[in-house]
Amino acid sequence: MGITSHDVARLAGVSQPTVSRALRDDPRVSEATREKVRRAAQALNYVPSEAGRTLSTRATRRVGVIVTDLTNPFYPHVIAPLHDELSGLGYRMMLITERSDEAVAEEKLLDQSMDGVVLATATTDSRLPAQLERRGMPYVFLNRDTGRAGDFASVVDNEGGGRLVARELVALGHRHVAGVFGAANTTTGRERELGFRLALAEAGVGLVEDRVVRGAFEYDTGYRALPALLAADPAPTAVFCGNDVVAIGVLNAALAAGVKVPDDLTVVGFDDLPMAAWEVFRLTTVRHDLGELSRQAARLLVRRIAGEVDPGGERLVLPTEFVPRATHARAH
Amino acid sequence: MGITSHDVARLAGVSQPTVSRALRDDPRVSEATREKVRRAAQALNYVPSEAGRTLSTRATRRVGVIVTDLTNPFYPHVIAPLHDELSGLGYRMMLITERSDEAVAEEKLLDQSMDGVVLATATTDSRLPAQLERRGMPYVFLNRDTGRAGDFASVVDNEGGGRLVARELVALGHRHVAGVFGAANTTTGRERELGFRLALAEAGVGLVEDRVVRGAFEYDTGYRALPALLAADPAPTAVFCGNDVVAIGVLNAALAAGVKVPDDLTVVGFDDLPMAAWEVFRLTTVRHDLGELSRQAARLLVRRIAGEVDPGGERLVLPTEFVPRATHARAH
DNA sequence: GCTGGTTGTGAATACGTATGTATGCCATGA
DNA sequence: TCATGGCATACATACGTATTCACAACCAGC
Repeated sequence: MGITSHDVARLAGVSQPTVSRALRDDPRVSEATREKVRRAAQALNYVPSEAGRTLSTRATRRVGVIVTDLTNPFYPHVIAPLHDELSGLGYRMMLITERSDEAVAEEKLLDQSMDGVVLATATTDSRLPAQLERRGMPYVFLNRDTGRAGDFASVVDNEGGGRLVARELVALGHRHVAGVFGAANTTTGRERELGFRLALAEAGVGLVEDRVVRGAFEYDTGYRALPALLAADPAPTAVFCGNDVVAIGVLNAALAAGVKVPDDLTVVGFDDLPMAAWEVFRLTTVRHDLGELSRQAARLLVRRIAGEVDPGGERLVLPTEFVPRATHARAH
Repeated sequence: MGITSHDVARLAGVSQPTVSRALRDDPRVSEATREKVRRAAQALNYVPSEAGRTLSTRATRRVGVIVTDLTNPFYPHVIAPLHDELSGLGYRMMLITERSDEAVAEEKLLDQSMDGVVLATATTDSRLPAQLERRGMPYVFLNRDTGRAGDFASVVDNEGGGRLVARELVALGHRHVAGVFGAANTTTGRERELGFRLALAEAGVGLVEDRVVRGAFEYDTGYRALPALLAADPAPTAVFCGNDVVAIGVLNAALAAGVKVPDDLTVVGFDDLPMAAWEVFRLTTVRHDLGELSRQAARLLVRRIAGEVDPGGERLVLPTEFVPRATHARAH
């Protein structure tokens, strides 16, 4: 069934090691032999077994990517550029969705079946990074990190983004603002909230707890949060959402509840997913380069695998930009 | 760095094969020895190297999944259940996005680095299945297939779904209908169009070429198609879209163009993605069980890998159901 | 005390590639 | 003519696991 380098060697009249070297363009093999080997390999339709190669080189050229819920529209926009960048760097992608099942994930990660891991779902209380560290498995954080020093991470200036939004809302005259923030055990959730709060406070605007909701970065979080926020007294005139997916949940809930956006309520998201620009949403949001965020993470991981990296950690931070569209307006 | 079964053997005072057997619950090893080995493995934090295992067993417990554009909202809803089902069956998922680059894909697929492949992007003119066949690599089609006999495929009753839509539109009095169908080299595109046309014809309703657009199953296809369709004379009162993503493109274009849905135009999709139910769309569409479609493909592939399968091919077809929401109305 | 069957374990080996080291060959220069 | 050195290739082996086969130890039965 399987053609091996031995078969090629026999046909080409050389030894197996020569086949190995010839096909990988080792300069020590002469041009004539190389050509002979190439032809034999071609004739037999030989493809080197990556299992053999892996065992011999102790490198799999494979990288694991851990996400939670793939059907969340955010992740595909991370996974796609990540896949392509890794592919360009000669690595393949194993997709792993980490449910509560951390034990299983660990088992899968620690069997040397990949050279490194991209963690796109880190929570500040996750034990996984420590496990990886102990086993010497290279990993980087993507989008979220643990917030601790020494991390290798590709992230966004979340705090800055939160500030941008607060300043815009204040400039528009909003004094009663609300937030549907991400989970408190994620850095993305915390930092966006922090930046938002700090800049509000600088302008003398408060953010009271009954106008704050926290939850997973999901559609439903936004959809279900709206009624609670509207029940606050006085009701908020603007709401900053933890990300675009949450904001889209809020927009849909607003439509269902007959709340006019932006006349009755200003809604602002974060991420600027392509979907945010759709005509039905025209969502005002905070942009960052999600593709670059991912590619950067891929390159950082590959550098870490190769060991060409600052042992004290590297944290690559992408800037944010306010994107005004049609879901914000002056306070009424 | 890496702990091997030899290390465990040494600590437990047994031979390496005994470790291998004990940890995999081979009945030939005594309970006492098994326990001793387990303890040693635990103490050393031993995890079997999957590279060694792969080389020895010639099975990788890995499956490749080929998609085109991950950022298309359709794919995550396939990949997520596929991942989970495969995971439950003891397989891991390698994600591969196949650009025009077929050669690269082949190379990656044929190096024995996975036990089987799920093809979610088959076109009727793809050479890949033949390549896989020649190398004896098990594969199944998911959602799309080649339309040839002997395939292993998990698909939807596309023709039936197309018929459902045609009958509903006819019943609503639509006589000038349009279609934004999928690409002609996909079975999903062809079969939905076919069913739609056949049932229209049975009702004596024609579908003229200037009210037909074909293109990739993407947002932009729908978004860009609308102006062309509206230019037809007489303009259509209803449009059937190749899938929900296309329909959502049409809905957004309608909003931009000031076309009222469903008063001016009925729009119908296909797939019933969660997004279709969003308040901003309330898309009338054709439902099938996308999760089951994927899980079924996973099980079929695993059976094919195990060889427990009808050599003449197996084609699992899921039924469709019309889902009336808010984007259809009587013809004016 | 021998045979024959079980049961549990170890020795040897296969899997396919890559690599460190040795070997053979040839040209060069004295 | 022979030593030297560079070049191309072969030999041996490592990588970590699973498996085949052989072999002990043990027991039952005669």
